[in-house]
Amino acid sequence: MLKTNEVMDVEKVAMTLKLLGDKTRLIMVKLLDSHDCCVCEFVEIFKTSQPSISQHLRKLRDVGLVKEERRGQWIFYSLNKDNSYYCFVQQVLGQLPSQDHKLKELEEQGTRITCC
Amino acid sequence: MLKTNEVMDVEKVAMTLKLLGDKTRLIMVKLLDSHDCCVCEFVEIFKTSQPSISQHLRKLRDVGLVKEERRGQWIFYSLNKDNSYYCFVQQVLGQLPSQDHKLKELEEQGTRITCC
DNA sequence: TGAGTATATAAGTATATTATTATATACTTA
DNA sequence: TAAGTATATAATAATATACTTATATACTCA
Repeated sequence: MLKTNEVMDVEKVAMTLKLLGDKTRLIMVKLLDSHDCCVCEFVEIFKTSQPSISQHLRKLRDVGLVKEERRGQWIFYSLNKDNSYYCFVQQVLGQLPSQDHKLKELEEQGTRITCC
Repeated sequence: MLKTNEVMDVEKVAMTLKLLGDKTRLIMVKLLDSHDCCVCEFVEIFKTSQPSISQHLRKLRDVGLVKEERRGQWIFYSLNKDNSYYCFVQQVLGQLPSQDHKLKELEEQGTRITCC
């Protein structure tokens, strides 16, 4: 894993920023920075279709920013700490306000998944 | 100007990241972080058309990330330090390797503009 | 003032991105 | 094993983006 200040490939940084440059994905990644989440939680949070969420997650997964893990019926996503640009992403996310209130809302609604 | 850790609008952060998520613009902004540059220098550096460069600069200008200043025949661009997201952008750029070698090449070629 | 240089903008085209709809896969549980 | 739930993928349509070509504007200097 690259440490901050080690040499980074500008092209890959641009690609990472482009991925984060979408409101839905940015909030997703920010949420994942503090909690693993499953697909249906994102569907609920973003009030959008399940395929749309899956496609965003796929993009993040394709570049190795997130990883998936099945837990029973659900597939949970988490940040991939082994990714070369994990530290870089952390620095960016660190400047963003927490989005955890969105998860709180799910808990209040009773739609937060806490299996396993 | 927002300090890092003050509340930022996620939507605007996403928009900023999207703008930086283009290799040409990312390098432009990184270069501007250390030196003002004029349009024709960018044209030379990126080996692309002048309108293409102008259009990238316009996008950056439209959100207030950069500002322009005429100096004689040339228009010089610089980072807009008054922008609310200047600090945020600084943090991102700080993690990128310097791109100043591109300006060095111009100097060696004799195509660096140093008017005024 | 006219020619040359620097830059911006408009229009058109090619490509990329995002969301939707339809469908397939995989797991759970009665 | 059948029905229900969760997720992924494929195909398509709508929209956004980036580059090119053509043209307009503004400055400089002979």
